[in-house]
Amino acid sequence: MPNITLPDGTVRRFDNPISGIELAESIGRRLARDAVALRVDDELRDLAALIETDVRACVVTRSEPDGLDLLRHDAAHVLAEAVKELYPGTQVTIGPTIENGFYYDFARDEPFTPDDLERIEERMRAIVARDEPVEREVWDRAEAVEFFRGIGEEYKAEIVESISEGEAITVYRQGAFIDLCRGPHLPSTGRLGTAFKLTSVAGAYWRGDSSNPMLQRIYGTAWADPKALRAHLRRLEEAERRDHRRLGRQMDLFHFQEEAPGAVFWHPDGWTLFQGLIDYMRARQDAAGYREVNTPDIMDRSLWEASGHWETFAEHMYTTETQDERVFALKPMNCPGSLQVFNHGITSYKDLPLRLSEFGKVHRFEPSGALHGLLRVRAFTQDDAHIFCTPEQITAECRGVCELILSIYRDFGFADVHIKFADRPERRVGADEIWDRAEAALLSAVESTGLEYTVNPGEGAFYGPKLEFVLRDAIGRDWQCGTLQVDLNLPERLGAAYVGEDGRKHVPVMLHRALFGSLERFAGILIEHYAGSLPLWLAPVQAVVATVVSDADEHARECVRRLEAAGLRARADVRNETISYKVRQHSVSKVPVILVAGRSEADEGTVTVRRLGTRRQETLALDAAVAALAQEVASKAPPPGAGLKEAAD
RNA sequence: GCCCACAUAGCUCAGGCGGUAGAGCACUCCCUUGGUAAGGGAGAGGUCACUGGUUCGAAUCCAGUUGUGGGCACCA
Repeated sequence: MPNITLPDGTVRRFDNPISGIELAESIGRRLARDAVALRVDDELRDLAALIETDVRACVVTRSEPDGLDLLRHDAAHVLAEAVKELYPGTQVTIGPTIENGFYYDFARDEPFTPDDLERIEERMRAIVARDEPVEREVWDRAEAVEFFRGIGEEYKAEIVESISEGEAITVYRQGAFIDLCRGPHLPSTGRLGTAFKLTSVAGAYWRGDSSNPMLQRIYGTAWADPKALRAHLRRLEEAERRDHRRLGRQMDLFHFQEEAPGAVFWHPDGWTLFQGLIDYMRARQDAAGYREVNTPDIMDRSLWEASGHWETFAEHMYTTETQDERVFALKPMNCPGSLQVFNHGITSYKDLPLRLSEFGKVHRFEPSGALHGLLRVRAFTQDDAHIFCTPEQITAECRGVCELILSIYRDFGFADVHIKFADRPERRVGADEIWDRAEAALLSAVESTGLEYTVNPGEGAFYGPKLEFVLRDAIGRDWQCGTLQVDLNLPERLGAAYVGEDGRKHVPVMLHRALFGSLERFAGILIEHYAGSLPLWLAPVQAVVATVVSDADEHARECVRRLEAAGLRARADVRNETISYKVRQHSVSKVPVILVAGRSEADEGTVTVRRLGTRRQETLALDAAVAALAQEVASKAPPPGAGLKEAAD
């Protein structure tokens, strides 16, 4: 005779055990229609499951996060059922939910084609229309293994075997399809609805390990209703419009070509942006007590052997052999170089902490499949720095880095930053006691900042634990940029020492840190974050002064001179083209300010201002306009309208 | 590196069941002096990614290579 306590505190009493569906119906028709599961004492259960005891219960609907996740999980099952019907020899493996959707991995010799995808999606819709009941069963594990082996599902049998003893083996049956699954699931396939779509096929390794066979993965997206699906597809289109590779072309910032895979050809405007980032970072680092150095791009192999890089990353290093038969490596990191600067001459403890920064261009032979525009390249520039300090100084220095990095991200419009703490990886150098100390020091540093962080086990660098700074862009994507690493290994390996208060030599602690991380990558992220409409202070061309007809050319040139005198990057456009055409062209290339200088402006010493993404015009005295823009640059203000709305193309 | 797809003018893309290619934009010239997202006309521009193979003939078919895209794996 269950008494069920609902979320609003009311208690309903039933004479007999009751299912989730019946409970939902007893509350309301609409709720029953949108119900996908039941939350019983904080645990999700099938709607079909019976409640027999007194519990707290809450009907989970399709539009709330847990319900949507369940919907996606069911979509994966319907996908698998469709594939089994259409391609009977295929083995099913796993089909989890992911952000915005789901996937299912299949083992099959023939890969799926885009045409197959259409057929499969059609069959999925048929399965939903059939509204097959989905039923949960608890099986004996040996029987389950035998069953899955018997029907040729080797992978499923392997999964069952890997489930820990004592855990129940549950399977769900829908139509002729039986899948191992923890659940919960919808009561029937019809409840999935129609708001799903298969999006792509891809290869993926069994259990995520590249030494295992490759499976065929089918990705899909699923939503509570068609409106949400459409909104998601629109967001994808928006992301495509923001793609930095496309905007890079439109804005004439950079290009890639076959002869230099993974290496950027920066065009003048792109290089202006790049240099702007460096100028900014240099100023911030100078103010924070860093000294800038520069070290060789090519150094002898022996140095990389000593540092441990050769052993760990040899196949990812560019090497070169010279006529004298010496083998050199193009630097994949700046730290060994920085250590040579530290080592040159004896350092006293009074000189610590010593913060050496370097805008170092590094080369890494990344796997071809990893390359991705500016975001993953083989040649890139780090805003690197190495802080040499005593063990006692670690915490204060780490705090300083955390504060600096967050302040810098704010200037670029990234307020949403989260921190990951990554500890010792399997493949590493140095004794465990040293790792214990390094991890403890870094952890206490991040704790002392009071910032939130999550732990990323086993993801540290081979020489030390690290913090990763992940920032979220305007459309919700996460990017790992900054990093801070505590290294108690490399200084010793490379013979670094300072003279302590006791007159003896000590090995310094080395902190590695990069704030942008890669300048190339950060530039790409910025372009996407702002959809190309960069804040005025960063825009490569800040203002174009356009004439209407040729009678005001001189005034336009005067405007440019005045803008330049105020430190702005400005150009005159006195071409024999219509003003409409000029406005369009400069808008497409995302120039933030278009100033029109015509006859009337020339007569009155004014200029008409038009901001990117708006149609509003404002005529101001030239002095006032220049002063306002200079002020905006100095304040590092975000673009009007936050620059996050896509300007019409 | 692995799976799948793709590669035609500077860009976006048509076309081509085997007979050496088109459009729009951009570019050059001419006309046009026009007030806020494309004024008009003409012209020039391509070994159809590369290398082999099949064929009388390959941009088209086949194989390989390179690059790119979407994933997976990797990311000091």
